[in-house]
Amino acid sequence: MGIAERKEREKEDVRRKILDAAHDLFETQGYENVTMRAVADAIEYSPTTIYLHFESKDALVEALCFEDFEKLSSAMSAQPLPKSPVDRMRALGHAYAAFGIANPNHYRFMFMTAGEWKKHARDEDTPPSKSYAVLRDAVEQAMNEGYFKKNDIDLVSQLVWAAIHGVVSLLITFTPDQFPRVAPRPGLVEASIEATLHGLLTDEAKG
Amino acid sequence: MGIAERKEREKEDVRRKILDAAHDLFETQGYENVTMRAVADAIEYSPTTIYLHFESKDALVEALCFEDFEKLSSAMSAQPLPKSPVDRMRALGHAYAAFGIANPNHYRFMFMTAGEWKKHARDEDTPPSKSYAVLRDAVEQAMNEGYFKKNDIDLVSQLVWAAIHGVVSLLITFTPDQFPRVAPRPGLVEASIEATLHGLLTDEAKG
DNA sequence: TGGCGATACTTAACGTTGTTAAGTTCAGCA
DNA sequence: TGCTGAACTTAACAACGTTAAGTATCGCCA
Repeated sequence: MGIAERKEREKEDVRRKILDAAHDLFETQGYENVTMRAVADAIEYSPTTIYLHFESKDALVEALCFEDFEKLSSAMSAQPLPKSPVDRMRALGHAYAAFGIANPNHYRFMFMTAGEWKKHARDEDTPPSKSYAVLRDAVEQAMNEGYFKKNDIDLVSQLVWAAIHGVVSLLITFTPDQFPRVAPRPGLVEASIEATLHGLLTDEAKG
Repeated sequence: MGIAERKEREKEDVRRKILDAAHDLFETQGYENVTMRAVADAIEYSPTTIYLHFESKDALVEALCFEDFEKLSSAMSAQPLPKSPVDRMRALGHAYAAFGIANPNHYRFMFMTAGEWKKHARDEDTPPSKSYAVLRDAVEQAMNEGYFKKNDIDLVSQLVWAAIHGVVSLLITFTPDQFPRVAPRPGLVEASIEATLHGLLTDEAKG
């Protein structure tokens, strides 16, 4: 049955084309400026064709988003892992921030919009959950090895996440020429990571 | 010339009606679900009338947004100011978080969307700049009185802002049923404030 | 008092959006 | 050879922000 498989493959190709085109447009134009027609134009199909592969614009964006979460997970995992849990947290923070700053439009959609897709993201093996797990594991390790004060692991994970997310989201929302009164300070990412860690570290770990 | 003044007043009344209706719709429906036609319906005028008072939907939202920044400034200033700069920072953080959680849809627009209006927000006496100034002043005081380690005032202000903003924005973006893997932890706001402060405090201040 | 001009407001429309109903074309099986 | 079903398009829908063109009404000046 080579025919069915070829058809399957062709269908998958179109799907990929859609996703790739949407990804690029998304990145360059921003979410709310990308239209189904623009995506269709980019792949040289009619707009209707997209609906043969995705239920709706939201569904398309959800798929795109899940792929981004996978990239985020890789970005946070791929680096040579520092031995010290604290250095590992540091590296995680930097990787996360770099990802957000490099892909502001995707970041915006992943973390800064309501979106129906988040209801599907709860399950344990969805890409968003896996991304969270990377952070959580690092926190757990730091806590187990006595570097962080004992506390609810999820509370601390969310605390760390919130801190770095706050920096990234401000940076990509307020560009230097529009920040209220003063431009974002350089070194904000590093300073935030250090401040957060120092707030969480045990006294012994600070040394 | 009482007539001209009455007309002025009437015009202002309609403007207020538009703003109030938009504010309410905004709050209950969320930004992207509020249409000019819906606002027009709510005030029982035709959609076109809104354009006699506001150049565009963006301009209307900008006006709304500036009013919200004023409310935020009041919320952060109005409380009985604690003497200790550290307690003052704490109070500021709580007021800020409470505002965001109580008005998620406005918060979203104020701090989490791109929006043309931010370009007009740079000047020193715009409401957004004033809100930032409230925070900055508190940081400056804490630093002057030796509670915070000496550092760039704006860097520290933005650090603090980012930390609490991160918490608020995650809380209003990910509701309990859709948070990746685990629901937001209660006490996250408090924990974040404390962690941030402990990261910034001088050793003497912690003592 | 009656007509004039400006102001407030509406109706109807334009172009764009996401989405869908109704074809059309064509490859692969009988 | 003719048929089925999948892939794809054309044309349209309703809703959106916005605007051009028109109407009514109020206050002024003769």
